[in-house]
Amino acid sequence: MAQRRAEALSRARIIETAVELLDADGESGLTFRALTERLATGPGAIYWHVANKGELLDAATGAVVAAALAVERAAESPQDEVRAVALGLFDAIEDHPWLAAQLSAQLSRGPAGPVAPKIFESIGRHVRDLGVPKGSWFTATSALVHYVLGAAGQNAANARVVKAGTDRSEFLDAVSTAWEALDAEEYPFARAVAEEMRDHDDREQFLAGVDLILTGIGTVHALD
Amino acid sequence: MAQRRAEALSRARIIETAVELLDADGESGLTFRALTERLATGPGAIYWHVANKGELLDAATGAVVAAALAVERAAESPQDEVRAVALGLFDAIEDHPWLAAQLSAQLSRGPAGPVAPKIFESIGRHVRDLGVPKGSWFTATSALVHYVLGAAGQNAANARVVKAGTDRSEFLDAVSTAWEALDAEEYPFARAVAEEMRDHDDREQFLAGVDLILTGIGTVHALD
DNA sequence: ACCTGAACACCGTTCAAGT
DNA sequence: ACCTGAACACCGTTCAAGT
Repeated sequence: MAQRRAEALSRARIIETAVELLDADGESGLTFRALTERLATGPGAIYWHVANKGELLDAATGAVVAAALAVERAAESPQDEVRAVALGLFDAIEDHPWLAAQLSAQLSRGPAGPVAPKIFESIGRHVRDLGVPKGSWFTATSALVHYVLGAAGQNAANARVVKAGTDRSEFLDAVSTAWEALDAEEYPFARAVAEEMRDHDDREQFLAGVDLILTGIGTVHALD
Repeated sequence: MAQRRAEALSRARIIETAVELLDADGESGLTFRALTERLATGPGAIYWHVANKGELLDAATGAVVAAALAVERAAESPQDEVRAVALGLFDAIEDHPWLAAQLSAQLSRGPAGPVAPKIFESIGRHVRDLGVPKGSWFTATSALVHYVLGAAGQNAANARVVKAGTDRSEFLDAVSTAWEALDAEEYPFARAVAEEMRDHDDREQFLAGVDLILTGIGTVHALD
């Protein structure tokens, strides 16, 4: 399967290939062996452009996030802008299911990397436009960012399962049935929401959560 | 460093040792080599009790989460109960920084495992007591769960850095300075919140986010 | 039923050597 | 400056053999 080298090796081309491997086979699909084969080169050549695997993963994550955030969307209000950015990340995680774990790993390694400020910026500037007082910008934006990444990540599981061949409704049905089978004493709530899970719309549900937080922000700060 | 075997090998003892290794050296600290050395046994013995490394990680995660959720706390209202559960998970992630990535990995693999219903149950039953209409239980609970896990995970980064010897305020100072050094055109918001980040209290900030979502839930459903 | 431990396939990374 | 590719240390997992 080794291909002739089409272009000269470069950091950008390595990252691009890494994203392809991740999309195709998930995190375990990105190995230096697979990379050298696709790029028709040796490991040493890759190490010339990239410090190590961690840096490569960070770069792949950064590239995909940057592309997702760069998309312009029509929006009529700060609330709409937040929804648009949120959906952009939601879609990116749906297209690249490995992104969810990678993002939370990178964020939980600290806000030092380049991805954290990028995401905070693209959501936070609209929180600011909402009229939230400055002292609450960080809290309000964090709540939105954490929800968006968490919820989108959960959704990525569905995307992965569907990709693997199982039908979506079949999958939700299986999970729903599993929750209904839980102990009645210990899990009354999980059993009660199992039904709700069976035929919910992912996107709708996701946006409902965003709106819930936007409402909270609006109420606490009594906007307009 | 190999120790004499103190008790008979058992699944519980393997999981317990796995947690110790994870606490000491993070996810990369959990290897079958380290495990066999501590338990004074061979890999085959461990595979008799545990199917593979993934199952072991899931079990370690489940054990720590179960312990965290089992702690009883004084609470005077459903809101207070939610805050108590949230803080319990916050503390658990602070004590076991590897838990954050593990939890989001497990949740994003789908709500099939045992951890997802456990967390949903412990938060959701109080959402129900809040008076939220049944059709919104899942959305409201999801928003809380995703925020709690995401925010606590971000906080775990601090804990890890402090553990490594760096002073907390020194660390926040460094990140804050890094954000202030970002491009003024591209990152006006990140630069503006950098200051806020410098001397925020993690716990306070975390609970403010929980309250924001609780307010959103209360407003949307016009409770009491 | 439970454990031993050598062996296997695979991984990230290094480095002396080439151009 | 950029690339080659053999070699190294380490990993998860298997399995024939023991008790």
